[in-house]
Amino acid sequence: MGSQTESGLSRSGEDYLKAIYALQTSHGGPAQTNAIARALEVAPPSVSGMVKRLSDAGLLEHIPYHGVRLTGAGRRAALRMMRRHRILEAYLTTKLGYDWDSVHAEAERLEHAVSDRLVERMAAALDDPRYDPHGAPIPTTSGEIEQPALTPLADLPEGSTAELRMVSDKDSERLRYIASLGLRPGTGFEVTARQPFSGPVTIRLMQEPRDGRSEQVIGHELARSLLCVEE
Amino acid sequence: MGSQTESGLSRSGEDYLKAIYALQTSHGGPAQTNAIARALEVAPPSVSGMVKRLSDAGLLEHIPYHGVRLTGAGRRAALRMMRRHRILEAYLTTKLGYDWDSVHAEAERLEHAVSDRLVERMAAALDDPRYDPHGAPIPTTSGEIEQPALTPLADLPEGSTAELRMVSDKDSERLRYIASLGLRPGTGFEVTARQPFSGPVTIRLMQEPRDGRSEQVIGHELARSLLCVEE
DNA sequence: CCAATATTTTAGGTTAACTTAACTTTGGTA
DNA sequence: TACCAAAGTTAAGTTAACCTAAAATATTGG
Repeated sequence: MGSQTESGLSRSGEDYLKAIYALQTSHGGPAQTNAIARALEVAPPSVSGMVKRLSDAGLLEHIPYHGVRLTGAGRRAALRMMRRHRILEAYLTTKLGYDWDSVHAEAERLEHAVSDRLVERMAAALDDPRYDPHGAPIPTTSGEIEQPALTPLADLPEGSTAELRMVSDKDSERLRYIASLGLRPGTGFEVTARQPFSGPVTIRLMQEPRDGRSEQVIGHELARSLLCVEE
Repeated sequence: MGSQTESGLSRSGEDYLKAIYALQTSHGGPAQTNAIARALEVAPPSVSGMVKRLSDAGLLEHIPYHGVRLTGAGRRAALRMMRRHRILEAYLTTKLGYDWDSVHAEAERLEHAVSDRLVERMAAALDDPRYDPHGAPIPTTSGEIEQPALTPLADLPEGSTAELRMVSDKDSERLRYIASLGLRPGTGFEVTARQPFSGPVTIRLMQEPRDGRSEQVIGHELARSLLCVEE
């Protein structure tokens, strides 16, 4: 067989499982074919084909025309991929000088190639990290994952004090921009203003950044990907 | 295109180039279809197919029924793969506790997935190593490779003193066995006896190993893969 | 509640990489 | 020198993963 991946799945199959997990988690229900296609940038019929293969392998439950749901085995496989990806990101940034904006692409390719053994050695070298460089929780080897209750910056009330915990965006340029504002997981701030009608949010950083601009105006879309805890 | 590898080649294509390089280097002439098939454990017609694709890409020169020779671009691509593989092996053993007997398989998969950038960061983290854990020279980024003039232990005269420099075997069990004899790149020894008719060689290690057995008898086949410099 | 629209699947086609079976070429020797 | 075995190629078929176009099903608004 031409699997080549340790999991017995194809690289592509592993990507589908991750995408389906993410879709299922964000919207509660089953993942729709079109949504999967959009997430993976393939045509909808390609999804039908892969869904067929993954269902046959017992990783998905497929109700035709109504979407797809991970089985226990499917969810475990998806979480295993997320663990690999996030351990890799953590390792590459901590030990090999990668920035948080460039590490995603590298991990995306490596996650299909590393052995479980290597992943665990990297994890051990980092003392079993719990979060990746973007603040995303790393699933354990047994498939548990923390579900932190986070609020998007866009939803925080004016006057509140909060800490940025996680950035749910993979785009390099946006990540570089966020970092340039002095924001990264762990940064504390106060919401000093909120414009209505999906307008921008203004925050003041608790610790003045090097360049001195402690007040920042952040567009609505970006503010939706900055996940925080109120304090 | 479905290349997925940084080089623009398929994983499989990269493997063919490495194999062809190795065959061309060991026997002087062009690499034969059957030999490539044997090295990669595929059927001969698969080789014909890939040779067609790689020739079309300008990496090989193919004279039908007479074998295959790497072009300049092909040789460069092959050396690039060897650099990746060997840097990976060096990194995994030095930084992540891999043994020389288990590192080959891991590197074999990763070499197709890592970016050039990551390879160079690993190289830098190791201070640009010149040899991999088996003593094989690591090609430079510009595609130069040292050609050390080494003699197989099997060919050393009785009474000579030599140093093991490189082990040209990838098999885990054999590597573990070699290590258990107290042999690794850098080990000095004296050839105390040689049996005729492809018989075993007896050596005495310069530095007595922990378990005290400084005399070792080594079969002919194994002795052919232990590459040494006489002193 | 039915028609328009959106979603999904089926049908049919492509490419890469593999396979086995059958044919062709090469080169050494009787 | 003609022949035969080994080496190599072509032919035809498989599987995975993609595609476009067309058909089927679901949803929703008038």
